[in-house]
Amino acid sequence: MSPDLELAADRRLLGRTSTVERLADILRTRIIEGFFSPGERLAEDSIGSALGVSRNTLREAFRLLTHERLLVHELNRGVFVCKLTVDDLVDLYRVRKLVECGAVRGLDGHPPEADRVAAMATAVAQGDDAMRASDWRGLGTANMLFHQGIAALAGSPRVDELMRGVLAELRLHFQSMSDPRRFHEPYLERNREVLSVIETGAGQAAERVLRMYLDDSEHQLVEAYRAAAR
Amino acid sequence: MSPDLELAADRRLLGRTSTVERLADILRTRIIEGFFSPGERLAEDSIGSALGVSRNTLREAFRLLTHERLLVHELNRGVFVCKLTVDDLVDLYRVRKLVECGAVRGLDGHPPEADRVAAMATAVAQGDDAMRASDWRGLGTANMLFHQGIAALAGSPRVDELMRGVLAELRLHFQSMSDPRRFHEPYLERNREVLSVIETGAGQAAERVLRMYLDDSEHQLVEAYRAAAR
DNA sequence: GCATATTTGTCCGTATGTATA
DNA sequence: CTATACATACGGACAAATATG
Repeated sequence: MSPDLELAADRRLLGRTSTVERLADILRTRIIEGFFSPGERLAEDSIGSALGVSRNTLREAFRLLTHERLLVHELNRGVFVCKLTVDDLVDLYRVRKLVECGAVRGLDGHPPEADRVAAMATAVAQGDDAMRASDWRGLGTANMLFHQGIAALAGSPRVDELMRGVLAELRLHFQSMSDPRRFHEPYLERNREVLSVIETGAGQAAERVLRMYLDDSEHQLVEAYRAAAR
Repeated sequence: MSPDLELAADRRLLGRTSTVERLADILRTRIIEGFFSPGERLAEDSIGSALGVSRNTLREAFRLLTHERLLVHELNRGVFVCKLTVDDLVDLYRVRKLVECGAVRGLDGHPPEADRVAAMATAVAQGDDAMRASDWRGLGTANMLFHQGIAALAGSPRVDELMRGVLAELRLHFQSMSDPRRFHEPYLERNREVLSVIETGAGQAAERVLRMYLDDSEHQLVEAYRAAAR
């Protein structure tokens, strides 16, 4: 199936709420799932006609995704799928440590709400299911969901949104990983460990465990990146 | 001077890089400085013709500002200047505490870089100048700059951007404050205090001072909001 | 509740400027 | 250097939704 035909298949999805939003949703999924490769240019004309939307509409969607850092916009050259550097990777983990560690640290004094912990438990279970089904993409999704749950402990809509963006960027990067299983699998057990500490409500302890977790994950990812670069 | 004429005065500024970006800059300033009031609707037609840009261009700028949370977009109704609720206010301070406290806390082990501390000192001095000149808007700007500097201690471009957005939202809220002097003035001395602790590189101590600072600031702002609401 | 006017959402055609083969 | 392709920006058009009387 040619790229254009596959894009055209998404066309039927266009017809409900706001065209720009739906368009952005479609493109976001396509980018995160690696249908478009990092660095690839998204031409207004071809994509617009393939999806059956005008350039004006498409450009508005591009602006949205650019602001989400999934696309980069170069003046008079167009938009390109974001190409993460090692610096980006390190920075994303800086943000994750700040946000996730800060969120669990805030548990001291404010014990976690039951439904938030339940959401994290669900994410762990979903990871187990994906593991059994050898669904590596699903395993990655469950992992993201788990960490989205950690950020949600802060109880802040703005932090939630920030975290969504950070994880989306990271996913963009995962997509270039050669062996998703080796990367995601070990974190299933560690998620369980983090969750159990969080359930006790001990913020400082949870922060220590989580920070080590994130350091390891970052290190592994940077190594994989370097290995893939050569 | 009528609003339209004053808007038209900005027209001469249009002529350098990308129209959409410059347009967004102009509108952002106008919003933050209170030229447009919270809740006010920004009509495509009137603003577009006043600034001499087409509707398509203006709509792209609107998208940008909507994503920055300065405008809210209601389908088929248009865009409105964001109206902050108390919940928003509290949430913004949640984010500030997470980011700013996390940033200074990270100083333990990683002493602050000299140029970052220098930037904060500059902001303090700028606040002194504004104070002497009775320039309350300038005082607010200096204060924002100081806290932008605190966030910058994290050394993360993404955190910097996040902080820019948070402070822009907050400014949008300040604009409805009746007595800016009473609000900003006491923080001049406290900024100095925070800076001196940061200079010692003691992260934990700096975090304690800063957290108290932010709690006070939040409390004062929430009170002012409630007082203005009746 | 209805009819009208206004405004947004979307698309198209086109002119101009910019980058690249 | 020229030619081509493309992004930028404009203005007009029309349907659909909303606001107004």
